[in-house]
Formats: sequence, C-alpha cells, structure tokens
Amino acid sequence: MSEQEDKPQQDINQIIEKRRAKLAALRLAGNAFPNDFRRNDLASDLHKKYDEQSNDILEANPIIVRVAGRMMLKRIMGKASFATIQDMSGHIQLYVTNDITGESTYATFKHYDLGDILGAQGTLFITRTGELSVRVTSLRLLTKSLRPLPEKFHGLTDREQKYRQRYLDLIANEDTRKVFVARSKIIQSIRDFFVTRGYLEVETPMMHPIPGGAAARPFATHHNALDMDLYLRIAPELYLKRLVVGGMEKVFEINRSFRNEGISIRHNPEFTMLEFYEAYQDHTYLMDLTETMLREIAVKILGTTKISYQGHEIDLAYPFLRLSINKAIQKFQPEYTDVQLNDRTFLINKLRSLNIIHKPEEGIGGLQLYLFSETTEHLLIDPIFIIDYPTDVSPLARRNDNNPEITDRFELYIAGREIANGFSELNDPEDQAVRFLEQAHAKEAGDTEATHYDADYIRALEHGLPPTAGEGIGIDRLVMLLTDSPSIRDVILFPQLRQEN
RNA sequence: GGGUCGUUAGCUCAGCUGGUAGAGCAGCGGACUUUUAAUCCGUUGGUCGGGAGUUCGAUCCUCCCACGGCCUACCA
Repeated sequence: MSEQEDKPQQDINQIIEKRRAKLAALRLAGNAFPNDFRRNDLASDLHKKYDEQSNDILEANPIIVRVAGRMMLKRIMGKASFATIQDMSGHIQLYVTNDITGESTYATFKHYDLGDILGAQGTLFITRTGELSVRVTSLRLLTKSLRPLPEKFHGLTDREQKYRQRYLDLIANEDTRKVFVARSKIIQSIRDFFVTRGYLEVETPMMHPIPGGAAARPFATHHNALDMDLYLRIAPELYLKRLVVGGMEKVFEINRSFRNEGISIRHNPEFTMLEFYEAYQDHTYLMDLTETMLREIAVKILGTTKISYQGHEIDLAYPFLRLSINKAIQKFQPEYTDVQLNDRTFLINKLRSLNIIHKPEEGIGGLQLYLFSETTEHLLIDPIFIIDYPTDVSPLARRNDNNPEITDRFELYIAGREIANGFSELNDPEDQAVRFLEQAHAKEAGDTEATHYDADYIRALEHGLPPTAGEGIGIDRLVMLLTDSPSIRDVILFPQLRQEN
C-alpha cells in the first residue's frame, strides 16, 4: 500500500497533515506499526494493588511494570512530563523525564500526539499529589493516530457522531464504556441464570422461509443458489418450540431479531431478544421466574434491587402486581368503571374520541387493550404483570381453561414500557391451525403484520408439544432500564442510522 | 411516515436588529524536572451542512435538499 493511495479525496485538515508527516518519518525510520511489545499490566490492576502503598516502599522495592494504551492527556513541563494513557481497564499516569527515560526518547516523546498508542516500561511510584504513576525507563510509539481526539474535557457530545463513530465515543466517554460493560454483564448473568437452572442455550435460524412468532413486518431477502425468498426473523419462537417438541425441554436463545418498522427512542430495526421455554410449566411459573431473574440481575449489576430510571425510583424487591387489562385501567384511571369497560358501545365511543383506529369487529378484550395502551401503559412505572390477554391478539398462546376468550398470557411493564411477554404455549395443533388460518385471512384482508400459516410448525405440534411455558424479554430495553439510558441507541453499539451524505 | 428543533475550526461552544466570524481545548513555536482539564507567552486553522432566492450586502431572512435530536404512529 502506498501512502498516496490512502489519502482522502477531501481537504486534509492541517492537524491530520502534520500527523501524516510524522507517520511518514516513522516509516522511513523503520517499522511504523510494530507488534512486538507485550503488555504485562493493566491500569486498574495496578491501582487496585498499589494505590494504598506508601511511596517509600515502592521506591525501596522497585516494581517493574509494562503498560500500554492510548495517550489521552499530556503535560509537558520542560525536562519532565506527565502523560495519561488509557487501556481497557482504566487510566495510568506516566512520568517521562530527560534523565531517567533518556534524552532522545524524551525528545521523541514530546512530539507524540494525543491519541497515539504507547507502550511503556518503568517502575511504580506515587507522586507528590498522591497519584500512582509509572516512572518510565523505556517508551515506544506502537500505533500513530492520524486524527485528533475529541475535546479532552467535554468529550464527544454530538449524538450523531457518538452513534456513527462509536469508537470515538468509547475512547472519549467513560459513561459510554460503562453502559456497554454493563450490557455485557447483564447478558452474561442472564446466561448464568438459565444455565444454572438446567436450560440449554441454542441458536436457531435468523433466516426464515416463513416469518412467524410475532406480529411484525419482516425484512425480505433472497438466497440465490436456492432461488428462494427468505425473511430475517421477527422472533425465534416457533423454532424454539419445535426444539421442545424434539425433547429439549428447557431451552433459551439470546440473539437478534429484525423488524422492518419505524425507528425511535425505543426501536432499532435489529434488536436483541431473550426467549426461553420450559416444558411442564405454565405462565404463573414464568412470572415468578421473571421476578427472581430481574432481582438477581439487578443485584449483580447494580448491587441493589433499587433502580433509578429517568427520575423514577423503582424497587424490584417487592412482589410485582398482577392485574388484568381491565383491572389495570381501573386502578390507574379511576374515572373508568367496570361497567363502562365491559360496555362495547362505551369503549367504541371512547376510542373514537381518542382518535384510535380499531377493527370494526373487535371484541371487548381487544377494545380494552387499545384503551389500555393509550391511557394506562405509560403510567405503569413500578413493575406490574398485565394478565389475561384476549385470544384474538395472542395467536400462539394457550386459551384459559375457564374462559376461551382470554389466554394464559402476561406482559411485564416497568417504567411505562413493556419488558417481557410470556404465556402458556398453545399446544393443541388443531386450535393452532385454526388460529393460523385466522391470521392468514387477516393478512389477505391487508393486515401487514398478521402472521403466515406455518404448516411445518403445525406438523411439529401434531407430534406433541408438551405443556410448555415460554417468554420473551427485550434485552435492549432491559439494559436501558438498568443503565438509566433514555434511548435504545445508547445501549446498542452501532444503532441503525440513515446513510451518511 | 407526520410534527418540531437543530447543523458555525478536528472537538466543546459564542456570534446582538442583515455589514463576509470569535473563545476554550487540540495543533504549531517558546518558558518550565511531581503535573493532573497543568500554567504562562506567541501563533496556524473556517466553502458558517449543501443549493437556490430576497438584498447594495446573508452565518443571520425565505424556499428546497441532506443529516441529526426530540415528540408522534407501527412495534419489543
């Protein structure tokens, strides 16, 4: 690769130009991108071990360390300088001097730029102001940075740039790093939670010939060799239940699903979902399990069951309320009476006054659900399970034994948002076939989110799905909740944005 | 998709009623051997998101476009 080739077409900023000249000089002097420096020490480990150590002891028994990282701050003071480097664990200060580090190394160091990746060896000491530092004996530039860092005090605040150039956001903003470390820990603790309980983690296809398992518009793609249309999955549900048919009685999957719908503060086209299924259990078991899991994760991540989300103080420690849609509306909107909420005409008029469009043949339960979504959902700050969802809007859920109009289903709301959706699975293949047909008719009638008839799934159910409970949890939203992030984009490393330019 | 607010130096931001742009950080030069957003002195850097219009004159007013934030709709 020649240097001419990788020059950008646009005007080169003079800072970049200057740095390119430095890189050119490095190339002439030898290997500009060496990979023979081995780090022995992480910043945070050194702080943990030696922050409390007295300087006398450190000076008496010199501890030789090798650290590496990106230079974030540089303070040149004549013949001695301080530099702060940042590695994956944190920061450590280097003390670079004319006499100890050597005149030529020191002179070279003075021309290093903020953002350069350095490797240093030296001994630990504690400065007059009490900061553990490395008295550098040897110092090398491992990677030249050609572009200037964001401003050192304010960091990077431009939201577009944070999302597009996440690497810069991660370099400059510790808060961002913390969020994504927390995300990783949350997912790990979910994994631990299920594996500990005897669940098997599986991966099912993300490319589906028939999209199913949710009401949503899919992304479409095409396989050339098979000459076959495929859809990015909108949910893993139907495959996971096939696995339960196959004898994997406790399974879970944590991975991406895709929905071709609007983008907002709560929606990214690809999002991470946990789904888990357990045979010989029902939805009430799932609610108990969910409470236990959320408490456990919160304690692991935050050290407490108390979470603070966008000004709301929420404690997961108490048993979560469980209310039907109807009861929840009455509790949070006392102006509505039980009689009104069961009066079809009242509901239709109310929805019309709220400008809510619904299917003309919608049943009482469906109308209540519309009213609930509009008036009550956002008020559900403390954790609450909403139960007894209408069968019409739950094509994969088991009918309630006493009332076939509702299903054994719940959704969990926290901070006004749906966090989880679970139910006792519909394992009657003939009922499922009828429900699929209803969906197929709705699709023909123009409902773009209605699901397809999945004949293989019916065939699987005909082999016998044991009575099973299954649940899905939106991981991104859970991470938002636990990291106090206002937007889903703050918890997804590279959220979907419009094309640049 | 609809509404609304925004886009000024590499970054963080000022910029009055329309008179062609400033600061801090970063950079460059200088002083400084325990600083930590180091400090002090000097200094480079701009197609004011793009295009069109109004005007003697536009960063500023109008329109169109691009991108982004927020609200809203569908959804998890």
